[in-house]
Amino acid sequence: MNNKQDLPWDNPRFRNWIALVRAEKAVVNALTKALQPLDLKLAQLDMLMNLYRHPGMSQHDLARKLLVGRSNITMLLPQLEHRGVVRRESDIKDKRIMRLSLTTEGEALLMQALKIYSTLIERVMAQSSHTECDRMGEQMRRIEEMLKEG
Amino acid sequence: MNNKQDLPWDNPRFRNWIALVRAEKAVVNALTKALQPLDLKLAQLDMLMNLYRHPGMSQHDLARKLLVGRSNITMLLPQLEHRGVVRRESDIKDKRIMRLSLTTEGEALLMQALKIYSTLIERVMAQSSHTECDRMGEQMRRIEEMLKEG
DNA sequence: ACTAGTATGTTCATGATTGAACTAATGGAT
DNA sequence: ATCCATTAGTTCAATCATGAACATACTAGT
Repeated sequence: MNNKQDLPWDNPRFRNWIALVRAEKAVVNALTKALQPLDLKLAQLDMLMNLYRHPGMSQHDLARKLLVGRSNITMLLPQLEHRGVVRRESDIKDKRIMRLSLTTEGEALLMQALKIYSTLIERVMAQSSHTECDRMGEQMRRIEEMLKEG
Repeated sequence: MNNKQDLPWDNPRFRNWIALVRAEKAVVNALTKALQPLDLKLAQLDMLMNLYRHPGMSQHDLARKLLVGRSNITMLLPQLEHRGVVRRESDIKDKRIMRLSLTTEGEALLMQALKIYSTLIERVMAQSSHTECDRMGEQMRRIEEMLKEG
């Protein structure tokens, strides 16, 4: 072993994965810059997006959705709450749970950010046909599903 | 606007991108855990991989390859140097430049890590056919190329 | 009820990453 | 040769993310 033949770079699947990682990072970098005018971090946008789609989420649910630790949510929420874009309310039945939702301001900010986000993604995904793009999406969903189980 | 029709989630391209981001994060999380026995961070592995393929790289080149800031390299290198896996030598012609390369120990460590990495990727990519996987890789390379220019 | 176990969220110390300001070295124009 | 712009790398402060330890609140079995 240690032979050139055994190197992962000679494995197309490995090379393709590396390409994915690099592309993702490039897009993230571009998006981070594009969001600066809104004074919004990507992590914050992720939170807003999830809260818009699932209002009333608990912090724990949000952490699982975002694939981050619970403490991360605790640390980042105060900024958004103080900025007035996220509301945090104690659940009546279960006093441990904090129910999260967007304020009207929060939705407005989200809409602005989404315009920037989707414009960039539109540009990025225009590199492939709709069919290719859909196939790729399916692959990705299978991957996430598979890792969730195993 | 602000109409349901206009929401990016209704755009397949956007949804597919989100799926990609989530899959990537899931794999990164799994890989991070899998590398713990080697006491190796993903960022460190990225550095080792690039130094193996391009020995004699400068810190600046490495930073550009990894799509991170220069200071990041400066902060992370001492660990690897102290661990004895990376060598840092001043360029003779240009005293500003530090030439980086792997030590024998570094290569050995890299090979161990690559085994873990490629095993995981093999498992992950087995979710799609070779053709699909190659198409996806091509898409990703086009995306990175496009963002490098624009 | 009571106890033991579990779930939610917070705190804290640690390490990662960034960008701006800085130093030192190089190269080119005059 | 000298000056100016550029480049490589470092330092530093600020921010982000994590996991372990903790406090509080719930739940189920007895």
